[in-house]
Amino acid sequence: MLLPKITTFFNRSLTAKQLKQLHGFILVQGLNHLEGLIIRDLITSQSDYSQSISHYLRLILHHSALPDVDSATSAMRYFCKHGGYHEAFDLYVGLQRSGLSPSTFTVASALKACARIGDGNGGIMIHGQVYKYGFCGDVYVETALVGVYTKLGDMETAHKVFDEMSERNVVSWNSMIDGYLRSGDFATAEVVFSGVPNKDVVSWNSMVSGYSRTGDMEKALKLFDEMPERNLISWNAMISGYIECGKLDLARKFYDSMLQRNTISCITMIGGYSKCGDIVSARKLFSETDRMDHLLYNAMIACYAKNSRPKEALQLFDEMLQTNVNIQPNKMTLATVISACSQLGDLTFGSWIHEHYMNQTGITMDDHLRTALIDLYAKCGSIDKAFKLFHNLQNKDVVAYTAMILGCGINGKQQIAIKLFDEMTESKIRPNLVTFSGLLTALSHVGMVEESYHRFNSMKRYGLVPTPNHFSLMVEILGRAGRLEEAHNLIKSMPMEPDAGVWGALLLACSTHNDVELGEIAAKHCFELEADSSGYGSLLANIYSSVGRWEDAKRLRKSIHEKGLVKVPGSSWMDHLQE
DNA sequence: CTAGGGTTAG
Repeated sequence: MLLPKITTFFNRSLTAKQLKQLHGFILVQGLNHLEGLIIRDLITSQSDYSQSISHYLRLILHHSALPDVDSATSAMRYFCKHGGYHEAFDLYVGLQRSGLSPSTFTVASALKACARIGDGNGGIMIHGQVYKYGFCGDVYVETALVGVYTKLGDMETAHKVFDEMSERNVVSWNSMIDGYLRSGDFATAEVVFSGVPNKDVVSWNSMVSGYSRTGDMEKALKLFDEMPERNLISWNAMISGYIECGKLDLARKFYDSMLQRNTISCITMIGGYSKCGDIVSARKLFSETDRMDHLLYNAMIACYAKNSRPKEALQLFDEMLQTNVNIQPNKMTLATVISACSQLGDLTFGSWIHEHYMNQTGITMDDHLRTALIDLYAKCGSIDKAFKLFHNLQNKDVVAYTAMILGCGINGKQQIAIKLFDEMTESKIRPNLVTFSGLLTALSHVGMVEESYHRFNSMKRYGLVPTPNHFSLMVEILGRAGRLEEAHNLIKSMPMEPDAGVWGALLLACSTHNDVELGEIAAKHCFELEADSSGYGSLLANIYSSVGRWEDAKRLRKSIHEKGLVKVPGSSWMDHLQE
């Protein structure tokens, strides 16, 4: 007779905490079949999305028998809404296993989850079940199916499903437009767009952002002006389009002329400033914002981290946790903060986040975070920890491999670095410019000149054009082996202007091999390219000393000293040398 | 219930 009493508690908008207590009680009483009601209430409760609810939902779903179909469907929709597409899909699979028949809502949610994950197999499987359950005539289900295929880029099948629909709504049309735009078929997208019976603001927005993504701002602007109705998304699409093609001032003009903005308008703008290194404007915008949230903090912290200002990044992270601010970080925050730690070589703080903070806050690990940690541990010498994390990756992508290759390189495991590189290319993951920087850095620590040449030359095969950084690594490798003339020739063969890094590498090599003639040439270029750095002068002075040219060394050191006191504009150190 | 915007790791 306990049962009716308990059920009266439900549907009364209990708080998450109260529901939690109720759940405990139910379990103690052995009334597990009521768990579904708890889930439903958790979902429909007025409380905002919070990590505790989501965490709690996961617990219920993983530890107990599945509830009824409607509750499971509600949970799936809840997960979809908050990005838990994998959970939603798992739930669907669980539903299937326990022999429960899904409703059209269930199937539509599951399809949405597949579309967002990009799970083609899952989508096709459910497509089959749509026929089995006789859901073919349902607009929502069929629209969701179109969504699966457009997101996969399979416009042929999408078109087929769309064609066979007995009834279409504006969402079905919009999905098709979006699909064509994403596959780069603007002509067909235009045709479909003009054929939509009742265009809504989404149809227009899809077109605008389709063009703005590719940087065709003329077309985007034309559509934007023609739109009968605009919303925040239309404006934000214009802002990000202008940022994409480097027109920060125009982006800002749009931003300023918005009557109301949201967080995304602001973080788009901050991201734009971040990309072009304008930390000051980014910070100004950030500080002027009145409604703070974790996205804004993430954007600003990322701006600092990306622009080599790890200290400021950590400071802002600290500010975010202060009780008067009290904004909860998420995975992205932590990934960025860990990257700042590894720039600073701060293993203590970084591993504290890994070992304690994540447990405290219930933030779970993902591959982005793992990769950031791999980089941190590897750069701080804990290569074993890095390896452990590397093996735990769900899927190893080019970024993870690059971090590991570089990590092996700086920890004296060059052979493993090469092995990892080959393993990566064999599994059809394409290396990029950063990967080669990592590999060449690894090789520069040992005298493997031929191996380095081989790898350097192989860049072409991947369609990669070496940057000055790659050349300077090669110069360093040749220089270490004492092949200075060869290094000099490589520099002369560069298709672009060598930078100070390249000449600096040669100068350093000359100083270890006491080569005056080439050293002077290298130093001359360094002075021209980076007149305010005194390090080059010291290197050349060392070369002079090593061959007994004490007078030259003395004169050079003196002028370095003077330069530290009085800055002479336009004066090259070579002028002093050639006196 | 379906569609549309931004941010994270080398």
